[in-house]
Amino acid sequence: MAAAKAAASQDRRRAILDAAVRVFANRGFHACRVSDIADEAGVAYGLVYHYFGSKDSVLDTLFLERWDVMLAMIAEVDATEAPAREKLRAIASFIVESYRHDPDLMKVIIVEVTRAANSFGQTHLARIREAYRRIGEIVTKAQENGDFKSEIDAEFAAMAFYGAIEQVLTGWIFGLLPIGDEHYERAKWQVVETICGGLEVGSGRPDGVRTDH
Amino acid sequence: MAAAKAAASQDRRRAILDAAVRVFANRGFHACRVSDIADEAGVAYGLVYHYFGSKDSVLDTLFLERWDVMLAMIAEVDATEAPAREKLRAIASFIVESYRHDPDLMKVIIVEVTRAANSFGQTHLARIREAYRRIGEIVTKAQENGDFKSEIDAEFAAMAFYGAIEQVLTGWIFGLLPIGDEHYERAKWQVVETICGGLEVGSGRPDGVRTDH
Amino acid sequence: MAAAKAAASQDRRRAILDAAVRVFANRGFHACRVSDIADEAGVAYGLVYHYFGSKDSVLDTLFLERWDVMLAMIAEVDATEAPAREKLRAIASFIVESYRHDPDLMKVIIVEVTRAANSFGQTHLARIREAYRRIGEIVTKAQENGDFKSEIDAEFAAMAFYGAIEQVLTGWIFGLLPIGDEHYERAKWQVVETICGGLEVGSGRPDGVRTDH
Amino acid sequence: MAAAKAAASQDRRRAILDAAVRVFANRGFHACRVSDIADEAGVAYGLVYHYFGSKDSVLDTLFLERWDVMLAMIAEVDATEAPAREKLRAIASFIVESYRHDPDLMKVIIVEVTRAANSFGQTHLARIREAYRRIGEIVTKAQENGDFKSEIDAEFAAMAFYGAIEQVLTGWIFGLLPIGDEHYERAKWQVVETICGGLEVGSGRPDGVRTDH
DNA sequence: GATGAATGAGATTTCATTCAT
DNA sequence: TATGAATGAAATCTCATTCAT
Repeated sequence: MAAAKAAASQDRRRAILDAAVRVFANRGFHACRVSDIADEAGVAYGLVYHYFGSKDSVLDTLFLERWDVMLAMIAEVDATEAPAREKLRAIASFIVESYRHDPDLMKVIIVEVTRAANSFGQTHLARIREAYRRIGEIVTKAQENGDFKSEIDAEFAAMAFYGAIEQVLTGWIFGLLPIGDEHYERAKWQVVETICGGLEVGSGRPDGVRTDH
Repeated sequence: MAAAKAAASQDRRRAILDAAVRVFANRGFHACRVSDIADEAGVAYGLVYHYFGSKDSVLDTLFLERWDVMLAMIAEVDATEAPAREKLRAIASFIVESYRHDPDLMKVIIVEVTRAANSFGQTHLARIREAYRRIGEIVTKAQENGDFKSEIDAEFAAMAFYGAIEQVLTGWIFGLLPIGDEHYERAKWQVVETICGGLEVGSGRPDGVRTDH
Repeated sequence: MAAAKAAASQDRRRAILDAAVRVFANRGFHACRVSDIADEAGVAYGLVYHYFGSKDSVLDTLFLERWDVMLAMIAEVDATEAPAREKLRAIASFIVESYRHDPDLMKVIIVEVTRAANSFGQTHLARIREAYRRIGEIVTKAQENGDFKSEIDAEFAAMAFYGAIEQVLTGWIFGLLPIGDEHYERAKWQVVETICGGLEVGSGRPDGVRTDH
Repeated sequence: MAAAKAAASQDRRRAILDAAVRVFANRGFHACRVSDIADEAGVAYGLVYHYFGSKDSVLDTLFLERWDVMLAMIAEVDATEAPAREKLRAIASFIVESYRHDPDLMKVIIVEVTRAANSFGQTHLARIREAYRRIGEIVTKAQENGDFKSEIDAEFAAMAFYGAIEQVLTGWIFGLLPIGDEHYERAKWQVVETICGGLEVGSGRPDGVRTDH
């Protein structure tokens, strides 16, 4: 009885979160009203406030749910003995799969959180940075064992890697890059090929001459 | 007389735009009010509406002013006979210099426009895409003349390249990457080394075997 | 069995009332929520609606419980043959003792009911007036038997008497007058001395001349 | 021009305050909406927020405007050489005249502020206390020069005096005491006669025996 | 050109009350 | 009796925009 009740309650909560993803993705966080979320979820206005203290809190929840899964995945990948290229491929793959599985959610996270320097991005800065930091560590280890060249700062490499992926997702979101399973698969490979190719020993200008001055 | 008057008028208009950059950067477009812009500019806030039709229009103006300069720069670069690596280096250099020169403006463009899939990003989609398209063309030409390998889609490469730069700027904006002239110079070189390194013929896994399945 | 059950039920009801006194006193009737009462009482907040029809009804109950005790006391006092000064002393004493015994409850009654001209004060006007009327009667009788001078309207005297006491309680509530048993005792005497002193024959300006015109 | 504009602006502000008095008095502060004030004043909703930051601020303004006039009056009265009875008569007279002149305003102050221990009363506690303190000083001086007996604490006397008046006003507000110029005049005299009579040397029980134990 | 008072639609949020279990 | 999830009307407050001067 009580268990069934609690389950039903969680269903409602979940329904609100799922509805929020859709309306945030379709209209944007600022442009949509709490009533839009409620309507989309098929629940009364106040129930959103029953489960979440505020509109902000709904987005916070969505972000943290997903981001924490990603952090766990990165940590797990990093703990293996695989080569850096494999680790980064796993991360790129995870993010692309996340998009394939729920493009609206990833759109919301990218558009409303990770780049929102004055609002949610700031709120979740520590969590966001954690992802970059772990990717940077993968690069550092690869530099230490000689797989990656040391001329590129590891933290820079981490940003470039993550930025490249996020921009590809942005391309899909904006309709600037072709979508579909085939393209998603190809993207996983291309991002690793593009970035790791540039990071690995042996790439770059044969003479190693810097040309920026 | 009349000329002086017109010049004074333009000064006011400019003062409003400059003030808008500061308040948009500091508080975010949504979080600031038109009166904040006016206060920052030291004018009555009706004047904002005299020069610009709306709050949106102020941001539109800021974005277009800068983006068009960048498009012109890319077109100019593309028209030269320099190798792709040099062209991309020039573009990366221009964007980094833009940030060095006016970090607030670049922050506003990145945070409020290029990723705002439901508002300004959508409005200016054609202009934004134009930049990616031109970068993609540089890659295509390099693939045609054998400098870049053809396995990577040119449009994908363009997104990865631009995304890497934008993410580095995001790192500076969020305080996640060290700032300063030295770092800006180094970033220009690193982004080219990282991305072009991966795009150029000869990089990547020697056997060319895809490892994603 | 049934009796024990009924007693437990009454305990719950009582617990809600007692909790309501505390939260009404601490935060004010309007500022507190029904759930605050329930939390304070340690019950689910649907139970408040089981025992009382509404939030208003809880306050109504608290007021009436206490006010009716006071009315009974006044009636009893008035039925005696004691001199007016003694009767009024008994009333003042009762009110002060009520405060000493449960300052929160008296705070609620004074702050939320007796001066609330547009809400509870209006609802309970007849009950409130009854107290003033009875005090007025005590004065009238004293005037008839020559103890009190007739120049002061009895109904006016009743208001002044009650108002003086209520203001002293207000002083304690606001922390404007020193509290403690000693002060409570002293207040009983002082209020009678002050008001009765002015009402009794022989006080006032020797010449009896009114000086207000 | 500018002066006329400023004057018109002040008129609007005044109209809002006057309207607020009427709606606060008729429906109570909590029960009325900001739109009620705006409607009553014949202005747009937002103008209330243009002149006053919040609904609370409107009431604050009303209270302070009037209370500060009273404080100034009390200070002025206290500075004279008149006997205490005359000083207190002046104060009582001022308060009664305030009620005669604008009963709604006095109703609002008494009902919504001076007894609101958890909201406005607390906010304005220092200002409210200042009035009691000054009245207490008048009593103290009278005790020092032998006009008033010293057995009654001056601060107690101040509360009793003010409470008696406020209760009389409450009587008018609730319709419990007869209203009209004649009654107002009579009240001024009666309150002084009642309270001062009890405070003056020579009143009280001939034997001076306390009867409270 | 310049000002800022005035407008009012619309947003978030609160919370008394209901009701199925 | 007892629970607390669910409801939704209603309140405050914001702020882009207009417009008379």
